Amino acid sequence: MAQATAKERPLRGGGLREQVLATALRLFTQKGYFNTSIPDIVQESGVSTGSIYHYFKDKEGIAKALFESLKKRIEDTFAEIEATHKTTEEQCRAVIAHLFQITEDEPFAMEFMLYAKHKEFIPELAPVCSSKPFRLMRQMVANGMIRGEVRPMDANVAAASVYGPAVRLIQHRLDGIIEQPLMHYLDDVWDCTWRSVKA
Amino acid sequence: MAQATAKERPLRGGGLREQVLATALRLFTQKGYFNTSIPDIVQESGVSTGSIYHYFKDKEGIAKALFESLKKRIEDTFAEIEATHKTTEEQCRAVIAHLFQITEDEPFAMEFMLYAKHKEFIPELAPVCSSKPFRLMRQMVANGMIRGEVRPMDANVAAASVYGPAVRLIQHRLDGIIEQPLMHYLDDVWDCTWRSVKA
DNA sequence: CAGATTAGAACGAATAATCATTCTATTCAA
DNA sequence: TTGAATAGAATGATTATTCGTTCTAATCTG
Repeated sequence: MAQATAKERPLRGGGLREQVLATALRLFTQKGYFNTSIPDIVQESGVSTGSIYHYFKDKEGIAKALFESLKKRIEDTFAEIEATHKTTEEQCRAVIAHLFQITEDEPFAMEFMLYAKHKEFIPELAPVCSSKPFRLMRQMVANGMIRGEVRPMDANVAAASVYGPAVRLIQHRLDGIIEQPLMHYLDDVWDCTWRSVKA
Repeated sequence: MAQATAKERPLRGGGLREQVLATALRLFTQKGYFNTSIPDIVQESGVSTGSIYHYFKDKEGIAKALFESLKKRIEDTFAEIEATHKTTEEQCRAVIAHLFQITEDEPFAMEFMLYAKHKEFIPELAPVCSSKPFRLMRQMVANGMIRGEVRPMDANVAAASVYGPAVRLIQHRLDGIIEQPLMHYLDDVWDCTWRSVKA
């Protein structure tokens, strides 16, 4: 019963927390973390200073919450991709397709995850590249080598060859250098990529 | 006459300016631009506040000077590479070799050029990727396609395929994920890369 | 050549503005 | 009524920048 009401409770803290996160994500990527002041977030989100500090320990706490939530989403999707695709080729291609998708649907999220210099405002954080989703990506390639789908070579070179081109396209797309939606390039870039590493 | 003496004059402004630039480059990349205060630079460089503002308009001016000087060096080298290598394959490979070299010799410089979010502290700057050196890199690949060295394909995909893997390795090296000096991987990564785009 | 003159290099204490955070007061829901 | 949620004004620390001064060395002058 208590559970039921607790669940039902519209959580008067309504959307305020989410509101702040959404606004912060946008401002952090548009202007940068350090160029975004709490007053900025207050103004653009319509949430008061007091409320912000009610939901988050401090400014860094907002960034941490964003990072962790985005990381978790990607982690989960990658795990599912690994489970639902048999071959390394399919897995890696699906990962890239998914990254392309996020880039188009939520460019702020992608930019924040891939290109924000997190260390600068979340000191205790390890570099993104050594976070779980990225480790998973590299692991997929390594497994491909074990199975014989991928030519034998240094693991670093293999991972860079598989994901490097796609990541580069994502960056160019976020920078506005590329006009077309990324999906438009998926087949071509994957063709190139796979030629470079296939056994 | 007056000119002669003017030219001879040893420019009394000793090495202070260079001193500041070197210190700033290190601090900007180690701690980030916004986590580096002028007092920090004063302390670590041994140059006084007044002198810093004598040589640079403001904090942003230091960053601009760094950026322009590093950009120019890379530009010049790339132009020379283009002039001294005939085939696209040789040109692109030489560019990557040079980027690897800089990464090993001056990691701060490379990190500042490739990964600093310049827009955040030099607002009027276009994204690095659209700066001259990067345009030159893409041009080389495009020319390769015209000459028939590179398979016909979208120019964005071709450029990403050629430079993406190398850039990825550089990032991993700067992040400390890769132990070996980059030169160690040059042959392998170029082998992969060229397979992916050669005609 | 000795002494005066000057330009600009170097300095660092003082300033002024910004901004994260805290505090106090008010509202709302149960 | 009580405790959580919301609000926004007040605070205090940080920090980029300015300013007045001192120092140095090159140039001029007589």
